[in-house]
Amino acid sequence: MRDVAREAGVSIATVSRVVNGVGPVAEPTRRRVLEAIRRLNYSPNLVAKSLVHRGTKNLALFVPDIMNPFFPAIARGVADAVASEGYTVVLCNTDDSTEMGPHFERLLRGNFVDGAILCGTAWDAALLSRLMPADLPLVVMDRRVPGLRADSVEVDNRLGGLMATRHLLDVGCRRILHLGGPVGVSTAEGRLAGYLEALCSGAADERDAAEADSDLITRGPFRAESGYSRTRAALESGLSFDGIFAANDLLALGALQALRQFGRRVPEDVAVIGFDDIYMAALALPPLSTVAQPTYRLGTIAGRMLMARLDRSACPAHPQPEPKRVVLEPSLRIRESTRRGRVRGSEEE
Amino acid sequence: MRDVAREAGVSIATVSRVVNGVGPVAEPTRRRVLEAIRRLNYSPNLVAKSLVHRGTKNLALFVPDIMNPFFPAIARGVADAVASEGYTVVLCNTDDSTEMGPHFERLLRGNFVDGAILCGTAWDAALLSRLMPADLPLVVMDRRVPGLRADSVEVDNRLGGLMATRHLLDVGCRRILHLGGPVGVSTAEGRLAGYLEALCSGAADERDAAEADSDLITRGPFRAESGYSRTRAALESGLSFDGIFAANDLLALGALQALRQFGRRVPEDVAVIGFDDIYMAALALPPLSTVAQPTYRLGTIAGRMLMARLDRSACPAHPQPEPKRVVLEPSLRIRESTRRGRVRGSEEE
DNA sequence: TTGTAAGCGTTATCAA
DNA sequence: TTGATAACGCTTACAA
Repeated sequence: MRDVAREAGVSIATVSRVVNGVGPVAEPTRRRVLEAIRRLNYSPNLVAKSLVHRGTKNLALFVPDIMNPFFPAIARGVADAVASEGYTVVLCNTDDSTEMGPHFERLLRGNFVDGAILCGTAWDAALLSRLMPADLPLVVMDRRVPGLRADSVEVDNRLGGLMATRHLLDVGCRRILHLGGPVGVSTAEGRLAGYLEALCSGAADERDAAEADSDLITRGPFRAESGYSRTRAALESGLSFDGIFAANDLLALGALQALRQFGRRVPEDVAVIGFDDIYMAALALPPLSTVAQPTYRLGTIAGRMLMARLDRSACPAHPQPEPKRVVLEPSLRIRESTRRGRVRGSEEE
Repeated sequence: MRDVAREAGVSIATVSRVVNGVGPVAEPTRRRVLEAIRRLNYSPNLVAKSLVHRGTKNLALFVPDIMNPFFPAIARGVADAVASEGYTVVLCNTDDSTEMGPHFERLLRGNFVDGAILCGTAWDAALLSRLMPADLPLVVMDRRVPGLRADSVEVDNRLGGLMATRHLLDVGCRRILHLGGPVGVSTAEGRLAGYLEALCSGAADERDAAEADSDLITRGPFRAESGYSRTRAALESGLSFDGIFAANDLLALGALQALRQFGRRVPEDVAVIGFDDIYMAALALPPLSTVAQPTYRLGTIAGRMLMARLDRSACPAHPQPEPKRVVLEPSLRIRESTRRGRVRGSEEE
């Protein structure tokens, strides 16, 4: 910048003014400066700038598993929502670890980002407050962090679990294996709750003896291998079941694989439904029924919430309002993995 | 920091010394400072620090399509390779756009990152030099950028294409549809070259009349939908083929879907092979044969190359050595989508 | 319309 | 062993 100033025969203040387009500057000088900038191929050092402004215009999006296409899909929503305000979002994969590594802590504590979106992570409020400055604008998505004062967006997971399980009951399943997510992760718990609710309320009415058997419930990581190995174990142990509700699509995809290896036909012998509606679900064989999350909207809403917080924390007075909480509705996406017998409810795809 | 200094009754210089653990500082003062830091919940502003050190210890990894699990898998390799040197890597999804958006340009030009890895992107050297400072340490992976002086790692794509196509010929295919990647993307071009080479050399020897027909070659984005729609179009147009070599696994997955909809059996009617070996390949039905890339190694090598550049650009004298170029060998991973008739070559899974 | 100078939160050099 | 103080590259009153 000094070089540019010298080259153009002006002061660095003037250079700053033309770079930012603020303040009065005579057209001829502006030209000279612009020309000098071009010649020297100068570009402003934004980290210095952010030191002055206390703001980098960078945001971090933390996801637990970048290999699960659900999260990248959310990232797009976030990026689009914040782009108009000039924010850049960088993706940080925590690999499901509660530590999130010393590396990403650096980004937060070290002021490299102005705010963060925590997505599908299993942190609790206490841990979180150790990891990041208390005043860092935050939004939590696809996850509830009890005791944390922060905005949040998520889908109604209990409702989703209910819809999925009811659907399986509707197509005639009586013993439904549940491939659950990790214990203590709110999305997994919500989906399980919906599953149990469907079975209990179902047992009462016309449906004959749909069973809620604790042998039918397994918990584990949200990964395809886990779905595969848990289904395989169930099959090998001789457990009988005619439906599977997987707590996410990756688990369901793994289940499909195991069922096939054991010669079980889907949906004839076992109907399978997942959760999320990642693009792979439609590509599976048979195409996978699933509870679709409004992925892109989740992202945009989270992005906008963060923008709102950021605006407010920029204000002199800090009348930080109560944390907002928005809950979106999931929707059934019925495909061939459950297409058999009497189906009622929405048909799509 | 000033507050900490006051609280501990020392100068900010002393605080800095204890924070960084450099320079002599009496044990009692050290304690006092540490205590003050704890009480005030202070954490150093790393952007200020990076202003004086000219280095943020952040790296950017640009990927063209975060929804393709191949790239996230690479990210892990990179992150592991650079973690020991204290670097954090942030993921930037360019969505295949040549522009990479004004947002990521900010990261590079604005000194938010010390270096970058460009992965699978379709930029050329001229464009690149417009987008980033000329002296930014760079490594290019899974892609050749002609005219760019930068280290690079990639797999031998021509060889991979050759292996895939030869394998299809070996299992008896005679008319092989090629679902190619985008025109002008070096990986796509390499794989196509291998395909053509296999067909040409094949025609000469014992194989009867394997045909290299330009109708059998299609090009397009590296996406599942593209594989689906191109295969569907081929099927609808009545084109005859008994094998498909897809330039990546996503394309192959889409192809599988289309084949199934048209009642073509895999591998009996059409054998299918992909490229990359993303984890979804093994989960497909039937499990997808593919040309496996050493994904993790690609990542670690790229990471280490960048570390080496960074070390060197820190040196006073800048005897920047010639760019290194490493080419890894792919390997055939044969699964059921091509399992038929006489197979020769490596069998894995 | 332009320049001077004080700061942004650090580190590093030099004296004390 | 510690404390002033000058950078780092930029913005922004305030003066000129």
